Amino acid sequence: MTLLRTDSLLPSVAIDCVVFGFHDNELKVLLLKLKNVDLWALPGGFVQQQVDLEMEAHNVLEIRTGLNDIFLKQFYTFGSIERNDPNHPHMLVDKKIIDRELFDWFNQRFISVGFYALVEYSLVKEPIPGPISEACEWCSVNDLPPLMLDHKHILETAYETLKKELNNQPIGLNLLPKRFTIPELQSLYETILGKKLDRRNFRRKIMSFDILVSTNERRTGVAHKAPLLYEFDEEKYRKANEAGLSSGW
Amino acid sequence: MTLLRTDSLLPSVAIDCVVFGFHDNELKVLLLKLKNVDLWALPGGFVQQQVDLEMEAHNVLEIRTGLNDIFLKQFYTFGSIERNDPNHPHMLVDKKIIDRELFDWFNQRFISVGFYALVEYSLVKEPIPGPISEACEWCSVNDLPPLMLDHKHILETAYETLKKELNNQPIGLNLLPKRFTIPELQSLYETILGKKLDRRNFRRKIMSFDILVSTNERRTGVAHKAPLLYEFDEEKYRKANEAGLSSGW
DNA sequence: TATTCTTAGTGTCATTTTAACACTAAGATA
DNA sequence: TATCTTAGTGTTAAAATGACACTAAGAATA
Repeated sequence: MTLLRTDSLLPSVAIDCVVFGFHDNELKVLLLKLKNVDLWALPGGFVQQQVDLEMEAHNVLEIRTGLNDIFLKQFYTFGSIERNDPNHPHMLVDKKIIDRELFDWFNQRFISVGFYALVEYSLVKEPIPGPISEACEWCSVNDLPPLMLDHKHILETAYETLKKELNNQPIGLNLLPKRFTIPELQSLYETILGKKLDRRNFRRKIMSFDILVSTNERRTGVAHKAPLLYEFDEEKYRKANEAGLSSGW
Repeated sequence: MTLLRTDSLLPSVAIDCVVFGFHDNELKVLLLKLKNVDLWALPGGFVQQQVDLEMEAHNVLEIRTGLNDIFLKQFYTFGSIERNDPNHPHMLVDKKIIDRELFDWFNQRFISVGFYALVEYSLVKEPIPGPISEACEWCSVNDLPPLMLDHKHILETAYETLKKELNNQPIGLNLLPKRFTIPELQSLYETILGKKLDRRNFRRKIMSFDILVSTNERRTGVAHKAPLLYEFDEEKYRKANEAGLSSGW
């Protein structure tokens, strides 16, 4: 059972992380399955009195994914009254998800600062369940299990933010492996935007930003012409994002 | 002196509001001058246990400007450790800005949820100073007085957000009076973006969005050709903002 | 009353960007 | 060797953009 030193925590403040990954042409999110109930949750946590908000979000991710140096961005703070279901902490105790001693801590009103993270799917070997959860899995954003409290709302807000920031954040860089093909990059864009793009126009546009560097190797083992592998020129990508890439995809 | 019922407040959580107005071709912000020191602050406050975060931000604004139904948007939550200067609460007591009894409340670590607001300058008759401040004034964002704690950083972050959201938020609608001329709207855009725009191209572009309705009246009393007054078609403006107006100004 | 000053308002044209679309290339498999 | 599938390239018409010059109409002033 968790050892939560609640006296060193900042009251009223929680963190929730929406961790995105890209796999099999699907956008996935990392979710925790609570013990003893059919209910899932976003990875999250609380804030130590002495620790930066951003730093705590990084800590959550490191614990769940084993990765540090993850791309992470705050997107919204959820502070409505209704998000605090008075039955929720009782349920947590009844189902033995948390210790009874923690009831008072969980019975507070919390506002939650939402972060979204972008991780390279393949680098997360095995997501790590925590003390309150029995599983930690990648779920498709289009096929979500039942989520606790307002976590569905938080997740959807994160997804909307992701769509909006596609031209201003290094989303390709952080979701794809170091080397990737242009069709793979296009597929990522199509998945996030939820629509098909013209292959030829996509290639022309993405190339015009001058952010890709061709390796001279190809993705082999595919049953058709082997596509070239590219990498991002990280410095140019960063600059292009500041200015904003395309306006309309 | 303030009657702050601190026992009904949510600990650790504060609100700061960056209230923008447009006047004399300048972008202005509403600032409070603290008593007895040459230090200014953003209007802000705390969160009642029973009240939504957003609602509290609206309350702050109503108290300072006398206006309700103000456009308000959350933009970032400031949660770094360094923002809590341990000397600050002492200063507040020493300078008799707050009662000594409030020391403990102000001596907490706070995270602060930042909101920006857009108000029509002329509707704010006389900004209303609060219990801790002796004045409440519009200041040009380009000529700011010394600000307490990290309020300068908060203000700059709000301003950056405003620039970014110019094509996705009803910024003209909320900063200008109901009726305005196209050159006035252009001036607002130029001020926010910090650069000059071509008159003819601006007019063509803004008209192409089909969000302006011509009244058949003109702004008279100007020492040149009297420009036509327009209003926003609020419904069309809202829809156009969802899709995003221009990409590049 | 005529002239001047200043900004409003309209139009054009060359260039760039976008969208729609058709063909050839190359690797794997049958 | 033929076939299947996706990679990769080029063209063209339409739309959007940027640069620019002229006329219109109020107020001030000579």
